[in-house]
Amino acid sequence: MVKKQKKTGDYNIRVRVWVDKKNKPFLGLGRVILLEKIKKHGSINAAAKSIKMSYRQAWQLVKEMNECAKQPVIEKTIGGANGGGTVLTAYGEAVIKNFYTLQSKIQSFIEKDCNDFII
Amino acid sequence: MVKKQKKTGDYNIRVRVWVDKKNKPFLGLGRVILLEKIKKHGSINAAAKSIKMSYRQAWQLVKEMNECAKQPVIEKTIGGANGGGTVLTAYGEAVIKNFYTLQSKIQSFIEKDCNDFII
DNA sequence: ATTCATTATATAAATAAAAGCATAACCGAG
DNA sequence: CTCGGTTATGCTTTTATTTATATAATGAAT
Repeated sequence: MVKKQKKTGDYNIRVRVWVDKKNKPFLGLGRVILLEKIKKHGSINAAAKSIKMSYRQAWQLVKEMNECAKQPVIEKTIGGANGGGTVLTAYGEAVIKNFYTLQSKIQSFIEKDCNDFII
Repeated sequence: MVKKQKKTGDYNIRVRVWVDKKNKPFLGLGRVILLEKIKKHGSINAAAKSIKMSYRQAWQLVKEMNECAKQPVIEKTIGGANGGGTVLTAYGEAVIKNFYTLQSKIQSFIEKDCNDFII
């Protein structure tokens, strides 16, 4: 959940990034990983299990994400052959990519320009 | 405890910074504020009350900080005229300053170079 | 010597957060 | 039309975190 940064002497800088929409949490590393697992497993249920998260929490997180996003990040179907499932939308895919880009940018900056934290 | 960042469309980027020593948390915004309150009030007790934190937690935090720091960030005295107290060292003062400098640097970078988070 | 407000610390209580459970609706396949 | 596995959601239980309480030690001032 938390990325390590370049060492500065004996210390190392750690940073955590979120994207909010109107003060409501939209994206964080945990949520992004959940989206990735949904893509991989095809259901909220299986995704939650794969990261030892309760289904309820996973379901609430995707609900919040969908509420914040301009377009749905996932699409769900209830019932049917395998009971239903959830797939990541192309928009959701873009969201993941952009989040990682943002995070990498910040991390790179810290590694490059914040190694003068000597105390 | 959490700093707001420049808006990028309807979204805003939020970041939280910590400094660790050998994977142990050393500094975060909460701890820095606690140090500032200790400086202001002259005791862990009064500092904790001023930010509605339990004395126990405040005491543990300064203990951890002192354990991580190369030099003590505070100096305590037990007993005496007013029962004792705690003062911030010059080193602790430098620690506060450096933390804020680090945080500002990261925030400025985000405001300047991360406003392309459009999704 | 007594007092007083502090540090120091263990233990208990209270709060908050997460997980678990139960139940209903859904719908393609057999 | 029943079955299976999923989403959806309220309610309960458990777990984790934080705070509160209690007690001891300290030492300058009275």
